[in-house]
Amino acid sequence: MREKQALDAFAALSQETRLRIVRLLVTAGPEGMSAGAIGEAMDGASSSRISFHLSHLERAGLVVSRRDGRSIIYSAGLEALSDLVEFLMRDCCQGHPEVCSPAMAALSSCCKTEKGAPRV
Amino acid sequence: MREKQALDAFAALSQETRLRIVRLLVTAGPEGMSAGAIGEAMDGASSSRISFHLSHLERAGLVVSRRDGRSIIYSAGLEALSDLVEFLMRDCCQGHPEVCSPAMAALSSCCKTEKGAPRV
DNA sequence: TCAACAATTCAAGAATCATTGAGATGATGG
DNA sequence: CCATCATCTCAATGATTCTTGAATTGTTGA
Repeated sequence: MREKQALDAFAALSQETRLRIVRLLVTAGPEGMSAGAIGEAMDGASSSRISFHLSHLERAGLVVSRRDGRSIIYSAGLEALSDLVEFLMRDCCQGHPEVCSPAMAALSSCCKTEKGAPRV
Repeated sequence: MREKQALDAFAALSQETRLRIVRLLVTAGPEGMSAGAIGEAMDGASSSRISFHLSHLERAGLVVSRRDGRSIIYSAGLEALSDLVEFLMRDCCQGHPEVCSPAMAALSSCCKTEKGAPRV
């Protein structure tokens, strides 16, 4: 991941509404949610406000969209999120064990296959 | 890691100069670098400009400082970086294999805990 | 076709952030 | 004590970002 992409992703995630949207869409899974439903979940934020934040997130690749009838459905851009994690661990922190080991240990309980080894 | 901390960390890392400072300090290791040396490395940025960004980073925990004579020495806040990686993988992405597995796979080559030094 | 709906786009204003330059603070050596 | 060095703090300015409300685009069902 290039530095510019990482900067865009960090900027996108540094805004409370946008971070909440990403977390909501990760929860929603591949089916995603319509812009209207997302706005509803964000304390009934105005449509233009939600649209502003969604386009910001989409520019950074953190969400992806598709049209379904009148609605536009957004879902989490898992690849960009994965790229960002990788950037943080490898490019930014150079794989320092102090950074990566605790994170990987914390994840071993929620991101693994049957046998306990992280699936690769 | 609470959401507020994560927002602060994302905001801190979303600025080019600050991201470059963090990467520089990760490279510098535990000895760290003086504010002056950091400014020198940032295309000779002014002292007040560097001070502004360093204090922003320190507020987010991404760098830590200590005084050494006339100089103030900054080094990377690895714990905050680790917390941020963990937040991204667990709280934000809920340990989704699509996010975590590629990142962990990419890291398996550079984040060993035993004999070899971490390879980058 | 047309009314209604879902979402986007646009312009204006408020709020926040980054840079600059001047001045203040704190440490050191003579 | 004083001159100097390293850094920080402050106020002003310019730049960017966020929110709001109105107007616009695109889609559907009657």
